Amino acid sequence: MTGSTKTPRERYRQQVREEVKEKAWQQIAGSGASALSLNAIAKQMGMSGPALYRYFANRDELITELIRDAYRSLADAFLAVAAVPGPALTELARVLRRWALADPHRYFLVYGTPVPGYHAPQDITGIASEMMSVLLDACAAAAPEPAPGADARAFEEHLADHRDWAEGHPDATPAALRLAMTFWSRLHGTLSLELAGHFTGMGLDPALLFEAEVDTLTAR
Amino acid sequence: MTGSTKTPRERYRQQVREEVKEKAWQQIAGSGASALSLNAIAKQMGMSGPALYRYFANRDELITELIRDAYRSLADAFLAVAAVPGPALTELARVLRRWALADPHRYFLVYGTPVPGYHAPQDITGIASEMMSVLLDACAAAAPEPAPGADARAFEEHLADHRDWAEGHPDATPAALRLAMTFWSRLHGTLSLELAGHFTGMGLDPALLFEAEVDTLTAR
DNA sequence: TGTACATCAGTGAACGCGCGTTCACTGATGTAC
DNA sequence: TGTACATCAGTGAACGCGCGTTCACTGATGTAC
Repeated sequence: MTGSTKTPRERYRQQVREEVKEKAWQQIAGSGASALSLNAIAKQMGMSGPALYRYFANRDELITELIRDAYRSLADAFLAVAAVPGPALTELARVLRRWALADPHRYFLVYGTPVPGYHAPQDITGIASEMMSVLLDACAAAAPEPAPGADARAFEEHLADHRDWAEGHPDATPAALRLAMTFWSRLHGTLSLELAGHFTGMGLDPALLFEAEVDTLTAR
Repeated sequence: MTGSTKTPRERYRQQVREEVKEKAWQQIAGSGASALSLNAIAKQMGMSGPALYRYFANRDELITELIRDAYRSLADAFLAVAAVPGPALTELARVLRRWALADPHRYFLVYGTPVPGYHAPQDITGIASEMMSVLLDACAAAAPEPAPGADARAFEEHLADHRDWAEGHPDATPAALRLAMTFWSRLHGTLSLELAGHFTGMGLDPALLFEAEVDTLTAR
């Protein structure tokens, strides 16, 4: 916090940028990310459309910023869990679910239908690997046994040879690598079905499915 | 096939409708479902925009039709599996993955980010429960054991009391109900992450993760 | 087989709309002497 | 403390665009006698 003395103008700029993003999220909540309109945001803020170009180069830059913030908020929540000692895997699962339910549109911006032609800038994939790193630590600490099934074992062997994504974790066992991927994949399975509304009308509680899945991941 | 003698005009109408949908899919593949434009489709077919209103009441009706066709194609693939005797669960998994990979945009139209404000007409949810019914039969045939973990067991008990979605299957055991939900949720977890590109750049083969998950579901 | 009429596919003009983005500008805020 | 200048937020007009949708119409195809 030393070199970050902000002039009033810089402070103001940042304030307006935040307000723009806030209105952008509201708009996404109402009509989806693809309908996001700079002009509509400006009008909602009582400004003229072109004024926003003082704060964002164009529409794409705004969307990228929203995606970056979304990743960042989840990564920060994960890092906060990692900062506390003790068994972390269950806690990571809860944090993930809480984050997803807190703002489904934010969830879908990150894990939903990809925007055709959009490629996330590299710093965003960096944030994603921060999360993976936290998850891998928790999986390694859980010291999982090798999987029983033949195909599951084959996957572990595959992971032992393909660990690019686990760069900072050369000591993670194949079983730990598999646990991380399974954790990620299973929990996103229940969450994406739940948030997309595929359980509504079925008369069951998605929270219990989620807990059950966490159970199978952390058991033993 | 008795009363369905088609006049040439009816045949032609249906042909054009099919071509419109075909171009619609191409357009979705290129720029996403929300960018789907009747005018652009018409132009691509060498027709004027208003001409399409002979075939679809409006844009929404076209999209609904696409979604219905998507559901129908998956349900038909499931029913084809059910028509063959023998253990079906692994085969259903393979069919699901093949269907998803065959056209990722079709997958996302059904299981991706929901369109805000859009509600599927009732006949579509009917198709969805056709699939669930096939899945439940396969799960019942697998005769799964009750789950080991406490939360997993709690979920089974919950399902025993909340079986609205399993209406036609009053004899399905709680373990079978749980297997169906787990199957559905886990496989969609790997598929949605894979198709959204979250595994690209990680250097692992999503097919092996999928097989491993199928393994854990059908084992024992 | 031929004529009269009804049906229906497709056109082109038009409406109103909102979009992203540029540009030249006004007026307020901050900076330098 | 006061003046001269530079910076920068925001405006309003304008550009070109494509959208969904309606409407009155032409011309081809099918139907009835």
